[in-house]
Amino acid sequence: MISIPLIKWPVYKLGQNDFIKGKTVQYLKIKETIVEQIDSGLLPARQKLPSERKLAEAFSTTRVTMRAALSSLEAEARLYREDRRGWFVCPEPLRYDPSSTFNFMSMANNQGRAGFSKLIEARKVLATKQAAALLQVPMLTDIYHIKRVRFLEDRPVVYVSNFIKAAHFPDLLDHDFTPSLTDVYLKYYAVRYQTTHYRVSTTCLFGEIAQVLRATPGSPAMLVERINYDQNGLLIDCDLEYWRHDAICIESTAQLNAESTLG
Amino acid sequence: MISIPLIKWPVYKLGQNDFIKGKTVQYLKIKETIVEQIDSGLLPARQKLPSERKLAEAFSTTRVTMRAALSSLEAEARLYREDRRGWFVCPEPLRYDPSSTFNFMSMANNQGRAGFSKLIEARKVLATKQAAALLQVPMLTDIYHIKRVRFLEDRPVVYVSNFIKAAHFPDLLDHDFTPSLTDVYLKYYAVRYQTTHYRVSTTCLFGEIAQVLRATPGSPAMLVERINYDQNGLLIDCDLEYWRHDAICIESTAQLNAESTLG
DNA sequence: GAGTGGTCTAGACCACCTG
DNA sequence: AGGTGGTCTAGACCACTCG
Repeated sequence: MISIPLIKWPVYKLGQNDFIKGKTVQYLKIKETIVEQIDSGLLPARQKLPSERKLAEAFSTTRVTMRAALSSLEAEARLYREDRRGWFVCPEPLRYDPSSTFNFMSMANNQGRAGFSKLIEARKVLATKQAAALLQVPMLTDIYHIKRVRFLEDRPVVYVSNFIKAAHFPDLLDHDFTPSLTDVYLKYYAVRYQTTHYRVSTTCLFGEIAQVLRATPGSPAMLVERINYDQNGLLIDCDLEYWRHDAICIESTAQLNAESTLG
Repeated sequence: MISIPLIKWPVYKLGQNDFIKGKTVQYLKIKETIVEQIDSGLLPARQKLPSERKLAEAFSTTRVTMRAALSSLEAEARLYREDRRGWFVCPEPLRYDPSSTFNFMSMANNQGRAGFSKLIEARKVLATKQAAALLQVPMLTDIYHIKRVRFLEDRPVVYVSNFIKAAHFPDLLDHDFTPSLTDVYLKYYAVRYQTTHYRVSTTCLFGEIAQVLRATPGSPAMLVERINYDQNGLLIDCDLEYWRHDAICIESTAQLNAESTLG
């Protein structure tokens, strides 16, 4: 595990009293200063910043303006928040290729990161309308619903919700699927992912998801939805992944379909 | 062109004075109400909302809290802003498949949308460090730099910056590449995209990009970076696309690479 | 020129986290 | 128990947009 180094946050010195004359926007000035500190290495990844009140004082401003600067840096994926715990410096994002079989732990390892998963809940349930639509089954069909959180260096970065056709995987819940569903599919059911249909969009976090990710409700997030097919072209499961938006970037290579040019 | 319907914004009626007792969070209550109005169809896509002051009064709150609610709806891609012009209801996002040849106009048309492009600037320049790295050429190599904005129904949704190896395309700038670069590549140079390497991440908009997109500086955005290769496997160009985050979702199908499972 | 959005001030209360 | 972040109030000025 990598622990957070306890480096002293330097005192702020704005060259002048940056009163808003003309177009100087205060919170942008503040952002610049913080970014400089990060880029210069004074503020290492995962470093906690001082309290908002102290920061506001150091920058000779109010908490509201200070928070505007911090929130903007959050949107830019330079800082992240832990709900009611404070502000931290973002580490590098994980590169996530949707066209490779999803195995969080090895993906993290390959990039020199420490990753692990935690089970929130796994149950056999009857398909709700939404789940039924995703899996293309009638409502009230037996399905598994698995919820997990995945961590990078002790930080929860993604909430994963899986819906799985129960008929394809009898007694699935008896196995240890927490680190990797695909490994269990392959080992016990001789099923492997072959094709995936995915969608990436931006959203924000609320409720249970925000809680589990220790995110302030309303934090920006990236939603990755996937529908997966096995080697026989059968739809086997789907998953909804809510990523802290600073923790991920999607990266892939595609062969282009010539037909789609016309129109 | 689709024009914005001038529907009267309904008067707000919160069931009770929603004073903050216990855990009732005011701005969430406001969000709910607005979302209901959108989902019920009372507020059609592209509808302009009343001024922040009027909204704040209607909800019996201050502008600061009102803006918290509006900003959160912006993060959720339910509302968007035009800088200093006000708040509007988001239309459906465009579905964008990076594995199909990028041709904005036809993509829009296929989805029943009206799209067009506008040239900002096109010049032959010497590669900067960043551009040289992207194109894998020495610094100061001749390249084209093209900047465009693309619109959906009169709304600017994406700022596209292209870097192109000049050696591959003599006199490229003499052609009309504004609607589609790929069409010009194919028609005049017999070059077609074959492979693309792409990355998707979230960021926010500032400076020229925000201006061109009529976005408030700091608005959330999706950044799509692509490096494109022709039918001979040669790197020919790259592009940086800054999307208003509510205007797009990435959607694609991928065949999975089995090797990437191990680890 | 009126009104709007963008920005900012100077306070406040509360629930929650941490020591 | 003290301090923190999350939320909120009630004002303010400015540059810009729009009619």
